[in-house]
Amino acid sequence: MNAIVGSALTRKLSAFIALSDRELEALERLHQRRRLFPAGQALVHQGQTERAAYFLAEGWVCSYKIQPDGSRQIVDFQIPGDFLGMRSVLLRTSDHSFEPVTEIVAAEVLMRDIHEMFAQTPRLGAAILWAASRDEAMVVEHLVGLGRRDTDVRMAHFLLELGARLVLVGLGTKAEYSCPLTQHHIADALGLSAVHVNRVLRRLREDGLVTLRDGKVTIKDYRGLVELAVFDPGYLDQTGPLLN
Amino acid sequence: MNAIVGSALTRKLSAFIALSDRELEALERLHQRRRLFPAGQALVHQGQTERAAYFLAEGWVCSYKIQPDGSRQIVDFQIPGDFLGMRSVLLRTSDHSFEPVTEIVAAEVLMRDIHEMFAQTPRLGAAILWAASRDEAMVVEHLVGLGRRDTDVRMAHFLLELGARLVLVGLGTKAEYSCPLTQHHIADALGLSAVHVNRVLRRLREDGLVTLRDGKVTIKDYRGLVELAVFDPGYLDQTGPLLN
DNA sequence: CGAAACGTTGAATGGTTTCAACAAGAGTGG
DNA sequence: CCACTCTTGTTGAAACCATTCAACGTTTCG
Repeated sequence: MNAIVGSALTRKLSAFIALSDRELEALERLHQRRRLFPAGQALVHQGQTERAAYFLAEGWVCSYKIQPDGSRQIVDFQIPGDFLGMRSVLLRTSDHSFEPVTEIVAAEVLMRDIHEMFAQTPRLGAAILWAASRDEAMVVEHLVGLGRRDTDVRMAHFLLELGARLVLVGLGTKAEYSCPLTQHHIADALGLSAVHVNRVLRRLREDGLVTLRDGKVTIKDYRGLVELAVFDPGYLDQTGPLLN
Repeated sequence: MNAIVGSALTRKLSAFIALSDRELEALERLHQRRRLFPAGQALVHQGQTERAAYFLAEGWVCSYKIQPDGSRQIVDFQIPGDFLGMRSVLLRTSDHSFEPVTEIVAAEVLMRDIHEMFAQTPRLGAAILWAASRDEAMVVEHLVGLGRRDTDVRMAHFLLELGARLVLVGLGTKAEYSCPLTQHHIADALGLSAVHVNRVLRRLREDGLVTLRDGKVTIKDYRGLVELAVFDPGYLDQTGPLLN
């Protein structure tokens, strides 16, 4: 059971270093204190001072900021194997909120656990640092998309990146993956209106590139979609120098 | 001379912890190996594998990504006291490029220097971690602006944030600061065309809020601008919990 | 002096939002 | 079980905002 819950993170890190038994054990230890959270109820509220960080074991989460006018900007989605609120451990207050998109299973992580891990299994610590660094690179990529990619390219890039991340943790293939996001979620992530997301998806569908229906993304023409998005997955599967 | 060059970073960190003589010395040591770079010539090229990080001592820099279609998205500006390319030390390749906006003075930082600092002056290491964390929060704020703020608000927010950062290192006041950015730089940062930046600036000027002329930003109505931007500087001057 | 970079303004074009209406499915309570 | 509501997805039309294209003024610099 533990092995199943930890598997997303294990699989992700295994793509970069071969994990020893000792490191696998340490990973499992990180997945103690698991909790179940219902969909839709915010995990950490913007401005909250309590320090909590989690590893996401199952389900999808989005991290977002609410604007004074009520509109929402989703900064990133978290899928199994990802961290939640790493920064709120460092800074006193969390600067954004987390909301489970689906029901989730998350394991609380304390400052102490992190210290322990770095002391006892430094290679594992380095691998996790690498993953955190990759997350930051994704935020930058997202920013670039919002500023300088037109909507079709933006959407194509988004769906491809999500797919690549899911493949990395064994939750999808190049051809399809299940995706619990509503068009409204996607709109809030891509900086569009929900109506326009619908139209963009229709265009991509009519061009035979990709469909999103009934919670499932089906990539009909991978090459074509990559070409449209000018998608370079380099920033997702780079080997970290710390691991040499 | 050393004291002058190091002063921006010193001033920034002093806002959060009282620096001991020993820590001040360590800071100066970090500013050895200073180099002068001319304006306009890229420091680190996208995709470059060489690892180099710098502390910016004088001048302005922008970090950006070039799109395949040639358009540019500026991710952030660096001002004296900021880091350059922290992530390219962690990841093997740099995922974006740096270009000096003005002539700059930057001090090369090696992995070894970082390790030494954490070992010998851990409080200083923590303070620098805090600053890095703040930079990340700014990137997120920037992302939110691109996705969900209309152009006037975006511009107002941008000018206020820049001002607040400059005040922190002693390079400006609430009323004015000098700013070497062209309207083209601002356009590439805010995801707009240079023409539209010009129009937005005209509107803000005509509303008596702020002017940008001859490399100088003059805030005529601070309260009004803050109100328009709904600017909350909280994410800029938070005390880090690591420092207690 | 000519070229190049920066700033400024107008007019036309086009992409996105907003408003509105409707369809389909899930969940709820009478 | 069936209205009822709520969420999600879908489409059309009008309004709006930002871009593009174009032209011109200014300053700087070789």
